Amino acid sequence: MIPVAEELGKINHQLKMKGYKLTPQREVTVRVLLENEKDHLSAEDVYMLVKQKFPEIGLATVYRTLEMLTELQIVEKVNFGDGVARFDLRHNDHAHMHHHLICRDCGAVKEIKDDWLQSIEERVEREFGFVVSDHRLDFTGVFNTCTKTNKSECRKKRKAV
Amino acid sequence: MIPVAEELGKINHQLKMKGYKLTPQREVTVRVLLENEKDHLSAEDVYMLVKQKFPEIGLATVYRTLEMLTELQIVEKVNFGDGVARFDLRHNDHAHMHHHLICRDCGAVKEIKDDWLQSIEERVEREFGFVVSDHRLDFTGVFNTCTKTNKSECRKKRKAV
DNA sequence: CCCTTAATTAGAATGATTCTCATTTGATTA
DNA sequence: TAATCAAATGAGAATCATTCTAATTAAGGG
Repeated sequence: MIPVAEELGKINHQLKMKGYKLTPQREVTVRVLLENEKDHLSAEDVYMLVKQKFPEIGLATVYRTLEMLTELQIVEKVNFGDGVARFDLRHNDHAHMHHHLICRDCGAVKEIKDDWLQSIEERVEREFGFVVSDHRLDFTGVFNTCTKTNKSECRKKRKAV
Repeated sequence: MIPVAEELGKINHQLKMKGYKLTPQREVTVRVLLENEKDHLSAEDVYMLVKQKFPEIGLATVYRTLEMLTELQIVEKVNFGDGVARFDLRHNDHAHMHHHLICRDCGAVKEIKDDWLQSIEERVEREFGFVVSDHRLDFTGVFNTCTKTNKSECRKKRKAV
């Protein structure tokens, strides 16, 4: 949707502001994230995709890059309780405004871009003296249309965490 | 608040229904959870507390017990993104109705018992054909009163997951 | 009291993530 | 351009929570 080059320029600028460099490894990593905005990629997913474009890269570098991007709020680290962290680019215009529907049967994760929590956040601030900077809202349940083999969005189930 | 013996009886009954036995190890584990309802204990926390009452118990047993209790919906497994799963007893009357305020500065976690999401869940069902069986709502931000040394609720910060 | 099955224990194994350290890169200054 | 120095990288070791394994034990039904 948004031209990759333009996004890259913005991100490059953000890194520079904080004294980081946009090295080739980092650029490839960001590109992969830009090209896979729909998915919630794990670090390992990102690593494998990055490796196709930049075979010499090390796993640790990918982790370090994702960590840095998380710190700079360029990506968001989410955790669906399956033992792996997942990373999503965080567009300013959508920041703070997406929730998840997680299907108990097939594991599909649907993302909803909408902010339903404005009024609740105001209430939290009023009643608890808590200034909200971010939130997370996930629903677990079942899709009416779930076929239990919903391969399209399905991800293998794991036990951990 | 609620007599421990009574709660234990209820839980014992729930286990029996599903063909599980309330072994001494399991009973001690449940007792620890009952006596520490305020905290969000990690498996390791539970293990250390249980060990005081039942020193021969093994870590794996605690993990298995917590897993079983989670399956039976007697406890809820939550994850604050610090790399460890935490476990809370789930009272029927409060089930489905607590959210968290997580302080970015001191790490304190405040629990809110209230259900603010009723209307949102109805909307999800209507608009997305998704039947909600559980939800999770956490806010990250800062307490106005945060002293950054809020030891009372503070938990050591970790990096992972 | 025996038998079958579930439950337990200790320790090994796993898997994601982080750390270490030797090496490389890149910008900056001489 | 060469020298310099901090930041960044790569490979693999280390860590840590969690799960698995195999051998042992306990408990309820006949």
